Amino acid sequence: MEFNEKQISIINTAERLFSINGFDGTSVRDIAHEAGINVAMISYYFGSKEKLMEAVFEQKTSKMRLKVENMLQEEKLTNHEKVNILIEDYVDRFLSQPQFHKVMLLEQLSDKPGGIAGMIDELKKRNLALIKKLIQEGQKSGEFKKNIDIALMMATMVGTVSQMIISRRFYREVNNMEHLPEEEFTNYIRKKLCAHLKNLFKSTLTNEEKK
Amino acid sequence: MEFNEKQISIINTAERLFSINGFDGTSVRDIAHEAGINVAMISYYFGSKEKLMEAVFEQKTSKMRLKVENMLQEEKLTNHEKVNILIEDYVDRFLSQPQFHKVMLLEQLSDKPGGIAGMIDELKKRNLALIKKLIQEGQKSGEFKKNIDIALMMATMVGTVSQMIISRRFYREVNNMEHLPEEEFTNYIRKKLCAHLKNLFKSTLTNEEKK
DNA sequence: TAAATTTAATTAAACGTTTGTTTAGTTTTA
DNA sequence: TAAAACTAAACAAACGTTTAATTAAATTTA
Repeated sequence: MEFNEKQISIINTAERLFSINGFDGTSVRDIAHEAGINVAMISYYFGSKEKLMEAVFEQKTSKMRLKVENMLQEEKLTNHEKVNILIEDYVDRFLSQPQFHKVMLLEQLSDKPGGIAGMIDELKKRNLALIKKLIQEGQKSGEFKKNIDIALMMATMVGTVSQMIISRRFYREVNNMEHLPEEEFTNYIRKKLCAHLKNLFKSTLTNEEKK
Repeated sequence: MEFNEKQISIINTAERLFSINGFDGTSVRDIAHEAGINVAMISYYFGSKEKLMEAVFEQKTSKMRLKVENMLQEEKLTNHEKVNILIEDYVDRFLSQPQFHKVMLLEQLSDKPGGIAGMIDELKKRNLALIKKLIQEGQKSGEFKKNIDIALMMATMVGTVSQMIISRRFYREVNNMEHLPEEEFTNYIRKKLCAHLKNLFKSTLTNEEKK
């Protein structure tokens, strides 16, 4: 789907407001006002508020697909390195687009199966399949141990990052980092999160040294 | 705060609908209808929809406070055992009240600081303080290693469980467990989650064997 | 190229619903 | 018989969407 300049402006505004106030908590009048357009333009361009939401999802996910798939086929990297790159990619992506992440969480929470929730499930399935293949190759080569619940590990990765975005302010406060500029703090938790997740994955995927 | 039978019935209905449709997505008429009462009773008993939400939170959190605090003071247990019990408690609590967990997530996502979000932050702070003390004692006794980011570990625990509740259906599907009764499946992920989190905490908290 | 015509973009206003809350009156309980 | 519990109806405000009219852009015709 291709969107013109004005449509993209609407999509971006909608994304921001949805992430702050939720889908039901955001009115089309709010969106129109902040985007500087007439309310009717939303129906005109997207058909409905619901369809606008789908356009937001479409716009934000379509870009990030190919990148990962190419990386996984890179032959120079060990499977372990690929896992680490995946972690870095994931953390990066969602720290730079926390608003969209929130919208996705909100949509998953209100699990009326139709619409966005289904699109998210498909996205997850594709990602799960890619990672599954990666892990299995690592198991063949002896890098990773057997009996790994990949979906459970994904839940840990996704969940930890989500929780960090949700409780960002809380984390900032308990670490006495209110003085840091927003950007520096983002960088700080990016590093923290990456290191933390890499450690978790390492100890879960590889055989522990015999004690 | 004490609630009579009818009020509790309203609170429980509200909790369920809020967790499915969100705060804004649930109308007081929906709640009244499903609870079998007149719309006006909600204002009559709680004052407003917002206050009803606070009552839901109050009702659900007030019970679960003392239990943990008593356990932590038990002297027969090692700090490591206490950590494991905390994990089991947490997983148990939220698998048996997934609806309320969803309501809390929804409230945290719409981070208008007033109201529920503030109450949740306080709850988190109290929990963090308790765990911090526990970890520090484990560090003194040599059970745990130094330089542990406790808030980050909490994010992993809370996040993993959240993610599991959010994507319960997805997890069920990719593991081909659609045939299992709901209750058995809950039991299955309870065990899985506990074992998983215990492993994660063990390898994060304790010194790894020298490789 | 200039005028005419068609298509697309944009607007203010109105539509019918639904929202949370209040009122004024009735029934039940103490 | 006074207080509490409960009801149906009404309230103004906000909701998503549609309509009908107007302006801007693109295309066709002369």
